[in-house]
Amino acid sequence: MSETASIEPIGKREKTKVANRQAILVAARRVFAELGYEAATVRDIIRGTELASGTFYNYFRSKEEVYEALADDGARRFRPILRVAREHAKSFEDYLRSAFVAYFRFVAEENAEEGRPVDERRPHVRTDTPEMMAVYQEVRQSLEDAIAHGDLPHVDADYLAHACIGIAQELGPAMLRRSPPDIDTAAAFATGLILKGLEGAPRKD
Amino acid sequence: MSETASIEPIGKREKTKVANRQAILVAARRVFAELGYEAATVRDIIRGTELASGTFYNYFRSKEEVYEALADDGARRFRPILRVAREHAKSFEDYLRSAFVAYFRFVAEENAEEGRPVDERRPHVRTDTPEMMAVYQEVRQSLEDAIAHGDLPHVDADYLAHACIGIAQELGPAMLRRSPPDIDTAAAFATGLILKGLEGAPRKD
DNA sequence: CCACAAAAATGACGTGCCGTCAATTTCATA
DNA sequence: TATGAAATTGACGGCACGTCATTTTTGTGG
Repeated sequence: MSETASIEPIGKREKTKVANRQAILVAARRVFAELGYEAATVRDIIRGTELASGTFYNYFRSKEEVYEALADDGARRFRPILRVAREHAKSFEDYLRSAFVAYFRFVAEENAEEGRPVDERRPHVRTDTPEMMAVYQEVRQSLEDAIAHGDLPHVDADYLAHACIGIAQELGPAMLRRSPPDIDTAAAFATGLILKGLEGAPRKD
Repeated sequence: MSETASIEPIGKREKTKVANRQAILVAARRVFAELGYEAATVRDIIRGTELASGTFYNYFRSKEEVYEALADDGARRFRPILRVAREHAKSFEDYLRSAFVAYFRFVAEENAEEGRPVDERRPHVRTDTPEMMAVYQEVRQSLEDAIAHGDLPHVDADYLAHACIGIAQELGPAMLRRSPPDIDTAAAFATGLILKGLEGAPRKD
């Protein structure tokens, strides 16, 4: 009886490698939440595991790289959510609202874990990691499709994608500050802004 | 014949203090632009001045604090621009467009100085400094006034202010990537999005 | 002009983190 | 079990930080 249904026999070698990497990420997430990105040291992170300091550098080149991996992790978990929203949507408006809801819910969940210090000391948001870029590309693709299908007027998809992301990024924290955070209201606000807003946007080309 | 028309006699004491502080800020701006925020060290900064390492700490407590001072500096220079736009505006739409134009122009100018590396290696944007918060407050106040005067439907001013800022922050870099950067188009895009977008936004309360 | 006190500048120093690396342990394979 | 590859270990050199006793500069009163 194999341990997993996977066809990979996976030796102990590989298993500890992914386990170690995961352990570092878990510890890093906690340390960043507790101390903030700036104050956290690689030693703080490695102390939260059973590993020796040198081992850290077998997995990541720097604190920065761990942080990017965490951010990428978030983006990577978010992308399938975005895709499902896209596939299930009955209309473009439906998709847009679902996407915002999914994002805000995601943000709320991310910030709910790891004890109380919900916001403040939140590490800087980086938007230039590979996975983040992929999210941007996906959003942009959706918008271009919508334009091609006539669901949207023919506006600048690049600007629009950035506007969507900007709105999401700023509205997320603003929503979290409310008590209780109201995901649906924030999403409706954003959706309305985008959908109706396009009517006033200048045409591209 | 006094050196300045100021009524302050200002001794040499105070004069070197502001000069030193300024020298540190100037050096810091250059060093951050050259090395990036992370890689830059306090010593790199102080080396760009005629001062000794210990002197740095008479003026700032850390690299972080210098960076905040620089960011604050930017925000502080931007606020009067915003106010002028507000006072000269003939309508709310006019104000909004002027504000976006002013912001994008500001971003373009900021990134044009200090040699070539226009973007990339740009230090993290912090939005939690006092002056940044003041900008947010000012934007929000303008929006609330517009709502009170009936220029805008009665929507959530907090969300709207954040949406404006989010759009500005994301569209700025996106605009810079274009060649040539087109401030007016980007501003028109943002303005249209906000103005028309409000019609679809949910009412607050 | 000088003496003296307050303020500021200096740079050497203790501390702690970083990233490396030779030595060691663990694992896969025959 | 023997053997080599792969991964782990922790000590070490180097560097940046922030402090502080000392020195220099500035303002003031005699």
